[in-house]
Amino acid sequence: MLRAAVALADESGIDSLSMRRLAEELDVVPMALYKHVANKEQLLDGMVDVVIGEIDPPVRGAAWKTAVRHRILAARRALLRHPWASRVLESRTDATPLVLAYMDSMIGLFRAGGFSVELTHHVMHAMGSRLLGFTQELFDDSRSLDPEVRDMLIREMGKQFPHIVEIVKVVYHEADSVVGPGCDDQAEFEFALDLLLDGLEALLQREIQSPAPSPVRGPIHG
Amino acid sequence: MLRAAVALADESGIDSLSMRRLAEELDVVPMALYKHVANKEQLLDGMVDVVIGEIDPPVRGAAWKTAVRHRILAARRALLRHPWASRVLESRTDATPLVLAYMDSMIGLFRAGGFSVELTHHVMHAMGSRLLGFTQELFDDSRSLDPEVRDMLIREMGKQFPHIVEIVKVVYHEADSVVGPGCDDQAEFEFALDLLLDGLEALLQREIQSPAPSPVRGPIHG
DNA sequence: ACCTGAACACCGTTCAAGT
DNA sequence: ACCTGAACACCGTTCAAGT
Repeated sequence: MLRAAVALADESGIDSLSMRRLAEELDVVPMALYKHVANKEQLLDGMVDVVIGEIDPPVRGAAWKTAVRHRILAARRALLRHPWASRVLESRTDATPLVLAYMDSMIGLFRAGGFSVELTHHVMHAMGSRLLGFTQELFDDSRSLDPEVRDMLIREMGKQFPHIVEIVKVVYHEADSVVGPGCDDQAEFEFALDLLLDGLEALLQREIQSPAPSPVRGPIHG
Repeated sequence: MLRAAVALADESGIDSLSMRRLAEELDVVPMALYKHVANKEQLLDGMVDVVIGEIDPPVRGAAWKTAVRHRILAARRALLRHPWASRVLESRTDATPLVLAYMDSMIGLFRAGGFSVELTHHVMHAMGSRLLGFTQELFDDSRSLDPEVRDMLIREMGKQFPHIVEIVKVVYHEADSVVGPGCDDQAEFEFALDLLLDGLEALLQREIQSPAPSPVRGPIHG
């Protein structure tokens, strides 16, 4: 039944996943689903667990930075297989045991790398959903625009939003001649991930050199 | 009407905001709302614009880092006044002109600071929703737990999730004796923000010293 | 005791009937 | 032409009636 729900969401989108529609898919009366699941929230929790269960285990014997990086990219691969997963994950109010176990293992990687408990706590907040391989993008510029539409947009918006247009121009011009789509999401994700990991590495060095400073202040303004 | 919608969401939560309920609040028949708005999505767009409109303008004459930091914290203040705003923002598929204007002005701050168009593009992706003052937290540890419940959790989960428990122990122990709640969200946000801004500063230095390198690679793995 | 159809309390939105 | 009540096509979930 969880598999059917995941398959339905994969194929028809998460908006199509209603209890009634899922029941129909399983050739079952709607109320029959409530034998397996208390309510829809619990169904979504179960679906999240399916995705989390697909994340490759951490590589062993690697330095913390490599281990963290690989695990996060593994999580991202799992999430990308199920386009609805990040949205559903965001909507969860309580973590399932499986999600907690994933978090626990990620924390373990940092602790093993020498991060203090306090610093690791801040790190978990700073990484946020990136620990699971996704980020909140505010505007989706990854879809490749029809060149005609794009040129029209550039002409229309040039006066109002010159800086946006400047970026669109350059990024899409590159895209035309090099890769297909307008913007490489994976590269952008890794760019931000490495930026953060490098920052964390610097923090770790500082912590090792002068242990237990003010635990709540940031890297510079502390 | 937008003000009524914002007020209703502020007071009763975004889940209580239905077209029918809003109409009731305005002593109007439900269908009357469709004179002002084509559908509910457009209503939500309008509500987002109300919040964006509350963001203080950028400080003038400051260095890029200070200017960006202040503007983001201003956005955060606006968002915190409307607890539903971040969730609604996430759900928008197309940015409104006001959101585009905000983004354009943020891009402008980086460009004025000396960032190239390409680097600024990556920066916008790396910052993501943080540009508007919010982040996806995966588990909410900010609410202060009842000490009894907390101790029970620690005892129950200790075997399964030792690393999580270790953090909870330390963070909540500090919280008992120093501040009220278990975890200072604002401090965590600023920690991550400063971590990123410091990272961007380093990238900017590298770019200035050796201009126009591979535009898509990250700080270390390029 | 278990299963399930109908019903309840909602949605957003269409549409035709009324003015 | 404008307004609006009823209706449509859905929800998740309750509950009582059937076996």
